[in-house]
Amino acid sequence: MLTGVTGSPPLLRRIAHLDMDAFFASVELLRYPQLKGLPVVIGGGRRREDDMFARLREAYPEREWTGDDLSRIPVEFFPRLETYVGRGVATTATYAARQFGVGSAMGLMKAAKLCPQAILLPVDFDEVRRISRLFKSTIREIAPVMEDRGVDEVYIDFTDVPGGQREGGRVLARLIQKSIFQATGLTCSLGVAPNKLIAKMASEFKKPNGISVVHTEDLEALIWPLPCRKINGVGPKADAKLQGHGIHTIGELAQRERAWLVEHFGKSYGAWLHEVAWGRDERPVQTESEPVSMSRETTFDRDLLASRDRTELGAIFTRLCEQVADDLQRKGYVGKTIGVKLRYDNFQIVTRDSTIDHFTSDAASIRRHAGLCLKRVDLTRRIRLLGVRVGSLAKVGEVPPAPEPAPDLAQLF
DNA sequence: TCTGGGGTCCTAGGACCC
DNA sequence: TCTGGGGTCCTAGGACCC
Repeated sequence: MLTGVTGSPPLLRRIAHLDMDAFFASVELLRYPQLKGLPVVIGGGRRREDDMFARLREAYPEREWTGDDLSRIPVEFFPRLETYVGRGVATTATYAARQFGVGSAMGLMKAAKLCPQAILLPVDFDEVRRISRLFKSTIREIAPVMEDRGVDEVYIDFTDVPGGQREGGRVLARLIQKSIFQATGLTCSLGVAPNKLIAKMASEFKKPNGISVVHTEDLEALIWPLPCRKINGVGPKADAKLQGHGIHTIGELAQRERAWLVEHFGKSYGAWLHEVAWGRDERPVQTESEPVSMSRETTFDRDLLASRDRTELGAIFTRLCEQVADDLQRKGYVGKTIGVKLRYDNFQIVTRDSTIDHFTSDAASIRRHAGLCLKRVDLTRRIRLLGVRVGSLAKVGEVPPAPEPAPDLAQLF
């Protein structure tokens, strides 16, 4: 590092992970402040977006229900979970709803059993995206090296930002937190650490509206006591396997020999487990990335049978193809691997795909090739979900040249 | 009355080429 | 008469994340 010239101390790598607090619920509460403190469940893709307004128009026919009135809708006119029928899951739930045992990713049917009086709101994706863009642009104005990790999360590289080293990054974290609150009215939590791995864990330490700063020397005290499941990349399967070996905490993981981990978890994953247990992670904060695939899928209201529900299935299939094609075209991509995904009633997933000799974003072409894929799966079973995917993407205008045509064997003989 | 939708990355076997 | 490996692409499934 070029520190000799000025004599200043070397810059420490300072990476922040920022997580918006209860993002989906908070976005709803911005629009409906009268719901504060009430049990609210957000989610359920199947609820028609205008259900609520249909009810309101019925109740107050003399009034026009437009955007301005949203914050004054009487609480009794919000739809309740008990009236809901469908196969959705909860995206999130407010604290008042959590007290009844309702949590994110829970089926709404189960949630309705636990807390039937809870208010159900569909996710307002347009509003979520708007606030998401707003908080990210606020961050970029302060610290430009930002990695998008979805709608409510980012990594930020503080290392070279003026003031990014003060108090280990706490000063800059506070500034970002305050700026986001001013711009959106929402709170967030940050973790600042030497790398993404630890920053991600640290952002969970003080929620909501918290800041945690972790240094390399804090590994043993702050990271090792945590359960392995807290590692971003250790999911339910790996965790169960680790537990089976008597490894529950990251500290216990760190005590295992690398060779032992490699033997039991594979060359790549085992070595990675060893690295992360010792807090090592050199991944850079990535400011851009290209999509690899685009897909659309839908779970039916009831399981469908190809023999019995041919027309319905065909219409849904066509619509999925059109949606993927539209997504590709809107974003300026073409792809050459086209595939389908099915989930049977027993939750088994099967996929089939095929790579064609040219790039496309045409709905009819996607439908044709996806249709051929569909012929390669068992269509006598009950189907719960159908999806269409296009992969091997290229940007329109940057399509790689077609490969040399294969020699025609028939002409050689 | 179980279990959404949109992604990424990895593995592993087979085809095919050199 | 028989045997290599390395490399890439393709496909299917699975773990994991938000």
